[in-house]
Amino acid sequence: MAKLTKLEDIVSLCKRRGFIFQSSEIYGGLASCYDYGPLGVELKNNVKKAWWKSVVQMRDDVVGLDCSILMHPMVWKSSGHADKFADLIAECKKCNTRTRVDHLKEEAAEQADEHTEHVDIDTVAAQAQDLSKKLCPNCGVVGQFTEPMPFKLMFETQMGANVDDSMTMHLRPETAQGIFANFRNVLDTTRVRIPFGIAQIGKSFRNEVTTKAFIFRTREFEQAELEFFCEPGTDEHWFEHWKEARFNWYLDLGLKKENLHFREHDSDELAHYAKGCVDVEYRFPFGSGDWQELEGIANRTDFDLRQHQRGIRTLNKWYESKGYITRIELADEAAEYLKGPLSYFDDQKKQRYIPYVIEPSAGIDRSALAFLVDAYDEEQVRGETRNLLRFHHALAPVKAAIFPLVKKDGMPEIATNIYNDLKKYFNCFYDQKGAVGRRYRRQDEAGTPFCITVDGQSLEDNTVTLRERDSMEQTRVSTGQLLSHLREKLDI
RNA sequence: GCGGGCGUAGCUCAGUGGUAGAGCGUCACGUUGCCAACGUGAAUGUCGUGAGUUCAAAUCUCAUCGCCCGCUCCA
Repeated sequence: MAKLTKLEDIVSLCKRRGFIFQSSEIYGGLASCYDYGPLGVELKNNVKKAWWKSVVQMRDDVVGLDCSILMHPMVWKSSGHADKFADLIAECKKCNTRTRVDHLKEEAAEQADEHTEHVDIDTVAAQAQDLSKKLCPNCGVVGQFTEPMPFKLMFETQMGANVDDSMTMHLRPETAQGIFANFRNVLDTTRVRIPFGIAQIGKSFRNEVTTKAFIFRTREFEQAELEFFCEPGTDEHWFEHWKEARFNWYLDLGLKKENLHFREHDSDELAHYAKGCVDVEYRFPFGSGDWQELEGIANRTDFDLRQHQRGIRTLNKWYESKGYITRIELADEAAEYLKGPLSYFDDQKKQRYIPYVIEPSAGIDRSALAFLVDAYDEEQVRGETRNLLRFHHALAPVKAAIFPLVKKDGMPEIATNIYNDLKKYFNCFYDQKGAVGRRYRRQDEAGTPFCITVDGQSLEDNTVTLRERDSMEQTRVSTGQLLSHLREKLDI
């Protein structure tokens, strides 16, 4: 069984094997930022590939998209992020514990809600916060709080080199809004009919108040999101459909069932726009063995598309405000909003409506880490510990390693030829140095499912040894059949 | 941000004021020839960074950066 019981073990493994490094390490590191090394980038790319294949390519009802990270500032006004994607936090002077102001309860009140909406930063921050009767949830002292401090959760940047007329922009805190902003484009150009989805993988940025959990909660992270548009009334059905589909995706890629479960959100925990939400959680082996979220699947209703219809009607006000998006009010919803530009006309029912949206939103970095941790294994072989990563074939960074048994008698030449042939089809690795047993074990640690060894017999009958990672079993395969044999086994 | 722990070779760590170390890993050569073998040899350190104290700092002091646990948050 795996012996990764602490986060440090995982960090160490990731570095030692070249999966994940701290960003800017030679400068002492940059908090909350991480780089993927040679094996890590292959793993991460494979995770993304597997997601894209499952969510887009294998389905007839989902199309892909790749939006810019920077978007029109009004996108974030409409989505609610500009006003509400911020937390107001007060610190207890007694015990220095920080608590979200909206989580504070008065004396003798019951325990604070675990999850409430983000605050409207401009309005609430402006109001005098009376915390004199509030209870510190940590030490129980009443009314000993600092002034509430606002935390802006969106990264700001400037667009335009000329400082005088540059515009404040935001790095997207989620990829979803780019999909909503392109809903009309996709509808008009791809002949999709509801129900259908638009999928996207890309970087998002959130100025989290605290990070600190390796690549688990970083300020820059990669999401794989699907917005699945459906007719109101069918949303429950599709919610269940995607719950199942997404859960099975993790299982199919090898995550152990006992480490994966759903966590339903309570109704008071839901975001203001969501009708339902469930998390897919993975039980990481570190800490208290806590379940941590890999993906959230939400029923976002018609909230986002309706909001953007309001946003479109607010554009003039935005121009007049010279771009200060928090100073303007979003225009009221049109009475005829069901027929607005982001509505959908159902040809069969001869009916116009704003679609409901089911959103499975997965964290790529988190998933990659879960796959890595779940694949890690140690076993005893002849008194020695064998470390290996039992990656699903689709996720393995390297699919096959090719060795000459020894560095002579023409074996390197034959092995090189095989390597040059196979690498056209999948990621391969060639190694001729040192004892072959050591080379096998090295590949075990990288999670390479197959090793191919050219030996003395190869010179006589054109067969090679095919050694399998998980069982260490060896079979002889003729070089002519090697490619088709591997492609079948690897399902490539 | 606050509290606690920590930062020395790629990794794990020893080294508490006096010449920078070990194991593993890496590389080379020899031997071996299908599972981390053996022998010999080699490379690799701004001791996280900066300042201070001192004849002398990895070691003491201060600041700073980063990591882990907690508060918090969430994909």
